Amino acid sequence: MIPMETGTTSSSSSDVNPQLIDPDSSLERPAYHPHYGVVITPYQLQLLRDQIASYATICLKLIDMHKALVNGYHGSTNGNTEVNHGRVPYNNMSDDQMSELEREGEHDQGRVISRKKNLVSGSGNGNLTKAGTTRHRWTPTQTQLKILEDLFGVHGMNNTPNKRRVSEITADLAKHGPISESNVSNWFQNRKARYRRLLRS
Amino acid sequence: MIPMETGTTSSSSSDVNPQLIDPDSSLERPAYHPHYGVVITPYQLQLLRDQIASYATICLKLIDMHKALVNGYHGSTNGNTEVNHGRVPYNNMSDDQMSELEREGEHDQGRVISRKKNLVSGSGNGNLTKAGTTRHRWTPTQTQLKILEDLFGVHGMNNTPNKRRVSEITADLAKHGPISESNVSNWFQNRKARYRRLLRS
DNA sequence: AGTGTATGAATGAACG
DNA sequence: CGTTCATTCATACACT
Repeated sequence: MIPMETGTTSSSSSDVNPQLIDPDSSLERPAYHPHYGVVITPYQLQLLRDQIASYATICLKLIDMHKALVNGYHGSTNGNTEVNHGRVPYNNMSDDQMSELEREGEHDQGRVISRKKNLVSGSGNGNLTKAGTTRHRWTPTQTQLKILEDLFGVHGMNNTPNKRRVSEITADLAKHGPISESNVSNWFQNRKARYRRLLRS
Repeated sequence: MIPMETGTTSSSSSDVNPQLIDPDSSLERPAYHPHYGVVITPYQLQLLRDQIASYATICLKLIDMHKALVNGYHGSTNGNTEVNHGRVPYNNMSDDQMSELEREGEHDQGRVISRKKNLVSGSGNGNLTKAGTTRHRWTPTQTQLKILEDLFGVHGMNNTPNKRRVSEITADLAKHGPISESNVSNWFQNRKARYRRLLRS
């Protein structure tokens, strides 16, 4: 699944791996190199980063959901009469979510007839111009997006890349599709702004 | 999984401290050891794990909040005639979380809310929106729509409600059905955009 | 029940 | 940086 685009990075990450959701176990016993400290494989590092990115995503979703809920039912007049629910405790929510997160859609949208419908399933193509249509707007490929999200996760929003860093990132991303520095800085800008907006009430 | 002792500090749930997710830029460029792969210091590894743990904690807190909210609210039993079809403005969130969090009666009368699909496409591609997400999109009730249209007519399109105004409007509309502030701002945004488009063409 | 349409939402980019 | 715009994506519904 995970239509990795020409694995520049860890190749093995291309399959949905239950391990992904539990990096701890795979890192339980990191090797120690006398000179360098902890040694982990790129794959393991990737797992850690993936998990962080996943959590970031979950958090955003949860926050959004929360706001919706709060706003949706705040002023609601008549009270009481709640609607049952004795629901399962969330003890293992994370497991489920993580595995879900890792699953990556192999959903192939059916019905495609009426529109151009560029879909994601096909490896991270999704970019400029689909058969002549002029696209004015940059769209990150899947790989690019993933990398960006990872960077955002690592940098966090308190560490917006500076100009030099943006150049580096752009150079990296350029390997995976057309992109410019302004695209990158815009992306970080937007990501940050929208992330903050969520946090803010 | 969530390798954290759960429960612990409940604290004021509503503040998700951005600091918690603070990143570690020192992991930007891990060193590569010819023999062992990525080499990071124990400190760096700890940072990664800390970040994951922080996220896990945040997620748990958020979920607790939800449980509290969901269990406390009363469905849209608003006696008000509203058609109130839709339910829940949980516009984006993973379906699993959804189904878990609110398995309350599906009493939709007018329409069917399609349930299920995928969810947050996570680390697989880091994409927040495309791929497998299922959105249950908000649909204004007739009353809400009327109110909105009236407001648009009054405000005109050169008078987009500001944030405070949006809050007020949302509060009003919430009396007539589930709604969130983002629904309102989106509505005005779209209304305006589409009106403009008409003028252009 | 397949398809077209209206419209809620996501997002890259631009603005102040 | 926070907001706003323009465009696109995705889907609830209607229509046949």
